[in-house]
Order: sequence, then C-alpha cells, then structure tokens
Amino acid sequence: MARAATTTDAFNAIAEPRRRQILDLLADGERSVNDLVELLDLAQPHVSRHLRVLREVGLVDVREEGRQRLYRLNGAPLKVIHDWVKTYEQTWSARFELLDDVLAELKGAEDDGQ
Amino acid sequence: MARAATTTDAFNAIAEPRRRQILDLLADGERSVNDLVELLDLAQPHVSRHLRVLREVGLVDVREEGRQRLYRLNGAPLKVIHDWVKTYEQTWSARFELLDDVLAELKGAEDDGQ
DNA sequence: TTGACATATATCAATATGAGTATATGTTTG
DNA sequence: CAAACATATACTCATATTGATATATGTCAA
Repeated sequence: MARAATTTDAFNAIAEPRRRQILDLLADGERSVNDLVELLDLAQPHVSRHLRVLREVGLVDVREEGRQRLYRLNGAPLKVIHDWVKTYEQTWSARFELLDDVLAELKGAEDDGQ
Repeated sequence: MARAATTTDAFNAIAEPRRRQILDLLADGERSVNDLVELLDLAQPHVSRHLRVLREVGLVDVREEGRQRLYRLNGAPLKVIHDWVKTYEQTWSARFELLDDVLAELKGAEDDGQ
C-alpha cells in the first residue's frame, strides 16, 4: 500500500506547508484564487490543486462570484488535530519538566531509604 | 517533486495513523518493539520502520536494554503543531459561531438604517 | 559455540504526490 | 460573437511511501 491520500483527513491535508500557508492567508478573510496565487508566488494550477485538497477535507468553502471563486476558511476539521495534540501538551510544558524532576528526586530519596 | 518525506517534520510524521497510535501507546510509558508489535497487531518490520520515522523527527527516544530496545515518547516536536492549530481554535468554538451571528445581525441592522 | 530471540535493514510492488506545462471550462466585456 | 479573463483539469516526471517478505545484526543462554 502507498501513503494515504492527502485528502484522507485533515492530518494528511495539512502536512503540506503550502496548504498551511493557504489556510493562514484565508484566516484573514475570503480570497480569490488569483489573490492566493500572487500572495503565495505559486503557479495558478498548483494553487487550484491545493485548494481542491483543502476543499475535499472540508477545510475551505467556495463561493462563486462572476468568474472568480472566493475561498473561505473552515477550521472545523482542525478540531480533531487540536484535540489529539492537546493530549500531549503536558509533555513539553516547563511545568511538566519540573514535575518530572520532583518525581525523580522523590524516587531517589525513597531508594536511599531502603 | 514528490510529497515531502515523512521524516521532514512532525506534521508529516503524524499524518500516518499507525504512528499516532504508537505515540498514544507510548504515552502510557516505555515500550519494547515487541510490545508494540503485539499491541498494534502489525508486522515487526513495519513497527520498526514507523519507529525509525518517529525517531528521526525526534518524537521518540530509544534506550537499549539487552537485546530489547525500549522506546519512550518525546512530545516536544508536537508543540509546533499545537501552536499552529491553536491559532484556529476560535474557528470551531461555539462562542465564535455565536459572535458571528451577532456580527451578522449588527451588520443587518446597520444596512437597514441606511 | 550454536541456537533462539529481539530488532533493524533491504528489496519489491503498487500507488499517490507535487511541480511543470498545456489545455479545457466557464464568465464577462466590447 | 470574439477576445480577455479566472479557474479547473489533464498529463508527464521524479520521488517517497506503506505493506509484504526475506535477511542481516546483535545479544543472551545452554
């Protein structure tokens, strides 16, 4: 089997830095494809393709206006990622490091006592 | 160019569900490769390969003990992801939806006034 | 030392990617 | 209607992936 498609879920979709960049830009508000092309300095077909992936996982919505298509952010699918990563938050927090040290020290004292 | 290597960064590494599963298991504490093989019901070479990817992006550390290798979680590289996703937290919160409605209503009232 | 055990690496197949480029679809304007 | 514009799709290329399987490396035990 090959790697899972980028359109499988939000995890795969945002693994690509360009797509995160697009989401970051859309966070400031609706944008047309051409706007994004200029802001990203990327070929139009590439932008369209990235937008397609984002659309397929529900991270963006489109609205047609004349010959333009305006893309809008929809962060909802990111919640799953947020929830998963949040589980590990304590892992890198200074508070946790501190707790680790304290526990190690306590354990040391206990060992000494025996 | 092809898709970025899974070992490029944490974003790419955790796109694979098996690797997230491994991290979830390691969250409970150190595990040997064989432990993981049994818990994941996955072939040993596959587990070793996934662990290699996780090791390369710094998400796990190894410790040798006899013929076993004990893997330990290191959540630090997940902080980048957490920070990025956190930016979008308001996007899916009920509070934000509510604010959206209120703003739309205010705008409607304003338009009516003119 | 030989064999069992634990883990890592190599190879093959099937697949999807992302960039590049050309072109198709659809809309507006003159 | 034709031309310009905005966007999407199709195709090629080079590459890395995951699973399957075989095998290599390294450690312990009899």
